Amino acid sequence: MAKTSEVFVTVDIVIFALREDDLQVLLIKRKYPPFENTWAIPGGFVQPQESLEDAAARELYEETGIRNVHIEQLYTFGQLHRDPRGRMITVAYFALVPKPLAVQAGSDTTDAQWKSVYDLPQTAFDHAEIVNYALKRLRYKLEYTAVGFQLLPLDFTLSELQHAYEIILGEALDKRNFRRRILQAGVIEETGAMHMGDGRPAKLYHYRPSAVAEVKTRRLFP
Amino acid sequence: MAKTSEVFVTVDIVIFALREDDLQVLLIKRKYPPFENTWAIPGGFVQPQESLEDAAARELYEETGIRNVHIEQLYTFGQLHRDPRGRMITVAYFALVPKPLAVQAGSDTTDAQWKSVYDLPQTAFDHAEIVNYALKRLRYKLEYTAVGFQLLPLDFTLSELQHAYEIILGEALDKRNFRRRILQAGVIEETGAMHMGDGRPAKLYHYRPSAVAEVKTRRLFP
DNA sequence: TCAAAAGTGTTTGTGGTACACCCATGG
DNA sequence: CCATGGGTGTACCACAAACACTTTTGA
Repeated sequence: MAKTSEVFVTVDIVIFALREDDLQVLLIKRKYPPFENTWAIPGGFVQPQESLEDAAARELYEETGIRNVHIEQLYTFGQLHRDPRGRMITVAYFALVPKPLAVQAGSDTTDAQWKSVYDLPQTAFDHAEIVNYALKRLRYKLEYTAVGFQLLPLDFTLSELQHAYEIILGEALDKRNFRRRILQAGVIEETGAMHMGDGRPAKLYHYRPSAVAEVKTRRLFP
Repeated sequence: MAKTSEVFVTVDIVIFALREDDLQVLLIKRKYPPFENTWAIPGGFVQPQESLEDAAARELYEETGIRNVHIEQLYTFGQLHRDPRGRMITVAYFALVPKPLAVQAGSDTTDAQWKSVYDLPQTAFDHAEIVNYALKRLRYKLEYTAVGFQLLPLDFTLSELQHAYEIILGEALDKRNFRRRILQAGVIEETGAMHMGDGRPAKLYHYRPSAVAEVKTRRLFP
């Protein structure tokens, strides 16, 4: 049988956050060829001594300083000529981060910015395909499982949560139905505290740690 | 940044078929270490000149002689010590084959047999985990999309299809409800021909090629 | 007292579930 | 005419969808 293969493995990570009433992804501008000066999603080679999940978490931490957020394997892309340097296979992950910190360029990059998923710039490799696939998956998951609050701070109001869903799904949702279904799903609970804002104060909610992450509910939003 | 990594990439493929009123997977018995003489799912190194999908299709063809069946990427497993020979990452696929041909041992194997997913033997590496993950995914897909007929011959009766679903889901289904929902989903249509059997002849159906493979229907069997 | 956002119930429609009998053929 | 599997309809229930007004606070 075949012995081995000059094949390299990277992880790339689509980092989602809600900013400016928009769903955005973190892109970095590449300093070196190939695709010098082109936007790309963060990623890098898998080191022999780290698991794929660890590699993804490390990339996320290196680019954003964020740890302990929702990370999930997306898909593995292995088309032949993805990368002019040789045979590259990338295991793509996506992450949902609640607090989009200010980001700064790393050593391999000349810039790092949050960009709207609805208006992506030109991107390196097949990264536009990867981001779009991640968006599709995020929407799908939002309908079936309750991951939306992973993009919000620990405590949030129902209006904020609904607003997040509307940005991601790209459609308006009915307030009463939204509240009923989210609460029936039983994945969040009141903190007891209130959020003071412009109008009437709002109850704050948080994720119920006891709830299973992948609640296989009925569709939340069919 | 890190340069590269002594990381090897394989594809492994979980091949499902319905045999003997049972859901079975094709396992091969390894001829060489590691895990000499242990059952494993077919797989091998990805060659530099083939895509991941091509590698999976090639492995399937080498082991079963079957082409042009439903193959789908499952998950990429990259734990550190999966393989004693070094750092191995495997991109797992699963395939649904309609006609389980007789299989025979290949050059690297001493045996090849269909084994029940409900009664797996001891397996090499993390292959039991991979098979169980594939089963979970197959069941999940069966509930939401209509892939069941990929395990049947081109033409089939509704009773045969229902029987397939029952074997995979592990529960009895109501005949009238099953028929109504499958037909409403609109993915199969009558061929016009009949199947002659022991009792009343049954209408034959086949897949409607025009139907999208991944029909995102309501759950077929919630 | 006004602006701004939070909060709350009911009606109607659709789809899921449960359930039992007649039909067409071969032997 | 009997055995075998194929084929069909309805009543009930639960959940989804549509829809508008009242409440609480700060300015």
